[in-house]
Amino acid sequence: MPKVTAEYREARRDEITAAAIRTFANKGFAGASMADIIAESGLSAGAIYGHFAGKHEIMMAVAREVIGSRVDDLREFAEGRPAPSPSEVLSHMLPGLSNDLAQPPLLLQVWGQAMVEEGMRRLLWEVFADLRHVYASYFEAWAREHEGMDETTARAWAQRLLPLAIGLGQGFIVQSAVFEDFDAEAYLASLREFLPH
Amino acid sequence: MPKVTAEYREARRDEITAAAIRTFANKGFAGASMADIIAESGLSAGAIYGHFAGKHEIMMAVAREVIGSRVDDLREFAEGRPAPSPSEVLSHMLPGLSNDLAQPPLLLQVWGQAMVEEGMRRLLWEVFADLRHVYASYFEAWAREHEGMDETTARAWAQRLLPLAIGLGQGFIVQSAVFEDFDAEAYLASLREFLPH
DNA sequence: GTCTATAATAAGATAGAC
DNA sequence: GTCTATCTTATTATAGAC
Repeated sequence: MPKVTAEYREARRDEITAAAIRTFANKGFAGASMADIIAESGLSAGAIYGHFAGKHEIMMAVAREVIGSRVDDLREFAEGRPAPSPSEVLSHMLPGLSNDLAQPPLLLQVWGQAMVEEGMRRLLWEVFADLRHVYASYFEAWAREHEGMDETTARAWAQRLLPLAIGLGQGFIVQSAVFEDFDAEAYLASLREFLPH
Repeated sequence: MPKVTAEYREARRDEITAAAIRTFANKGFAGASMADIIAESGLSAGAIYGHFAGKHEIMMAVAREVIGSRVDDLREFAEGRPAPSPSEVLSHMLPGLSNDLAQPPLLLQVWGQAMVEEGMRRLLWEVFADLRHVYASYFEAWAREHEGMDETTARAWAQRLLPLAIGLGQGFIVQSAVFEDFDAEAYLASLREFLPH
């Protein structure tokens, strides 16, 4: 029997995760110490370790929040509406990155960490697999509705466009994280000019 | 007066840097300890610290090697030849990433580190600024020679294409680092289909 | 310049009281 | 569940001999 409600535990976990996100954003996954996270959360070591087994588990929870949040949003996009064009899909997906939990600087850190940690790499695979499915189904629907392709042709066309569309999103993330003067609007305008629309 | 030749010192530095690259590729910037780098180099702590002030200086040397190597190569590309198309430029640039020092997994780590460390971010800015110049001059030349644009139009067109081209390269890097089954050939084929060529 | 041995510190995690 | 105090280990960097 749990001593406190499940809601309470979950709220505490979210609270700690949120503090960890702020800490990692400032100091990086490696540069942030447990003491930093503890201080940022306003709690104590004991409280933190009561909810997470250790730093690694906190990092995974943070990564899950950070990379997953936009995909869920995109899935709901254009429900019922006519199929959006590839450039419309990206124009919906990408600007949300700045507002959301999925801040580009944190995404870059997750990617870097995934190069070294198996568990984080697996997490990335899952999320990117979801993203590819969502993109592909939008592209396929648009190719059929607006370009009059038959199902087989549309599917193949979407599969050819898919890596580029994913890549353009990844490029947007890198550039908005790295370049101080990155012009998101100009990037999206170029997308509309050079991608099928 | 130096006790040994400058060539000797430089060779030792390169040797240490190469060992550090292998170590960081396996364990990550943060996960690799000085002891790891020392072991990988076959030298001793004293020898390493005789050539680098500390781990941070080694990281910067590694980052310089890793992110700079492809830009120099690209600059020499197509000297004298007729202007390559945007998709030809990328088709030359990107496959070299796998062979070169600029391994995608290390690039992702450098990007992540740059989110946290000012010096590495500055280094990235310099290299990306170079890359943008090289890309832009190729695109502009091609637009004039093959599309018959006048200078002003070609320059503006190249500037609009530039962020996407950079982004497609960054996407290639992310995907080849993250996806075990990434198909580089298919990515390049899609580039040729969807980009000006 | 390079080696071995070690000093100094920082960090993750736990123990026991409340 | 949460707090304070602390244990233990790992890590960077240096000292001094050769």
